[in-house]
Amino acid sequence: MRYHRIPDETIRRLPVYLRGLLFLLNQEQYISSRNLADFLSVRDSQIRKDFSYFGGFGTPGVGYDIRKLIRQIKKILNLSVFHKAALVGVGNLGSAILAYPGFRMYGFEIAAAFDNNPKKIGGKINNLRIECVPFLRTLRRRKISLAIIAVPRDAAQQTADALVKAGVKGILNFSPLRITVPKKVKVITIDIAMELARLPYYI
Amino acid sequence: MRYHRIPDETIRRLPVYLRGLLFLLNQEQYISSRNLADFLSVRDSQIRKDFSYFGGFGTPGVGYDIRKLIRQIKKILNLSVFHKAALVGVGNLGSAILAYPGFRMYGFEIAAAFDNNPKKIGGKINNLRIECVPFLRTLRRRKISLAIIAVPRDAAQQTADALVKAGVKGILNFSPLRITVPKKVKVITIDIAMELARLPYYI
DNA sequence: CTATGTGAATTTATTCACAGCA
DNA sequence: TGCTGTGAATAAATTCACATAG
Repeated sequence: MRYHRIPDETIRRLPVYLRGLLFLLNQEQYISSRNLADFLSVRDSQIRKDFSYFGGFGTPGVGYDIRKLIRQIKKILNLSVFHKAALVGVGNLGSAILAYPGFRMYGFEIAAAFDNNPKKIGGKINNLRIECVPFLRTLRRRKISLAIIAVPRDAAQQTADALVKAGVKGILNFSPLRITVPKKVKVITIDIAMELARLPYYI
Repeated sequence: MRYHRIPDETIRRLPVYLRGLLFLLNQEQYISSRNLADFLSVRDSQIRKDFSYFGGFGTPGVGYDIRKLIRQIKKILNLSVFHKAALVGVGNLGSAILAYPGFRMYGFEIAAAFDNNPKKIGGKINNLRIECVPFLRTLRRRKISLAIIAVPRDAAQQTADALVKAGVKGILNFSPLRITVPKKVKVITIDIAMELARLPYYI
């Protein structure tokens, strides 16, 4: 394999492949790009091309060793070490996130939860003690470098600022607002209403 | 303007523009592609190109009339009529969605909520009576053609089947699972853990 | 003089098609 | 034979650059 810049689109697809492979695990040992493609409703050539950027995952004539492939993708995505994430905002959405079993699958652990509602602080959800927002500053010491923002819109930017100050390197933002951070910090925003807004166009 | 197939990417961006414009509304009457681009951190040429597919939104030397532009984008996205949506699954995530104020902004109304937990059925959240799942069949009669799936993973596919049967044309799916529907039905899936899974790569 | 709208140029991503390995 | 890995071909999206309108 020669050098190639890895397309962003490829990175976006790797978690999709990973999810599918985790699902197919324990069914077969090997899978061909064709079969995986059919399962995920994508093109087989796309899958081979994506993997080719990282080189030599498969065996010609046989296919890809599923377990090995999962390990490789996790390594590329930097998911082979467990990641600790902090949740800020334990409202309905935050509670849903805490209860969501899907994170473990990708190697995440929600290791801290914050809220500024005095009634909630000190309480426990899912064995996690809810801390007050000023304690965000302890994140660096606790080696928590990812965070999920699930606070009301008006508090989103100041929350982001506090997170950046606490050394957080990646943020999953659920507020319907562009948040501004230094560019060394990666933000992924999910604006639920905005996604819904695309639907009527297609129907 | 001559005929062009409209890129999917353009459609994906229109709600982003709309969100920004709604934010800027009441500040100025006009905005140039340059200023809007700076505000949204995109390229001005991108904005002009996107709008050009629909033709003649702006005034050379002046810019775009914000109110008019909002109206045009809503019309393209088919958001100028109010849309009713049904929510299936009133757990933490479902409750968060019900409480979320962002939907109104784009012209959505969550007009029905369903759950299969007998303790919840009949109860009210946000002035909305929670109905039992078999009542999904009433959606067609009630002219509800969009739905949000916020049920546990194992119930997602059967929920989707029931929705399709009830005449739903668009689905926003929060379960971490590929759901299969006839291709006249548009599905947008948001898998929260999968989005988070992209973050460690960048940090 | 400013800012749009749009062909043309460029960049990026996808798909094809096949040589070569197991 | 079956399937990978990858250059080459194609398609799609973005950006440039400028003629033109207000």
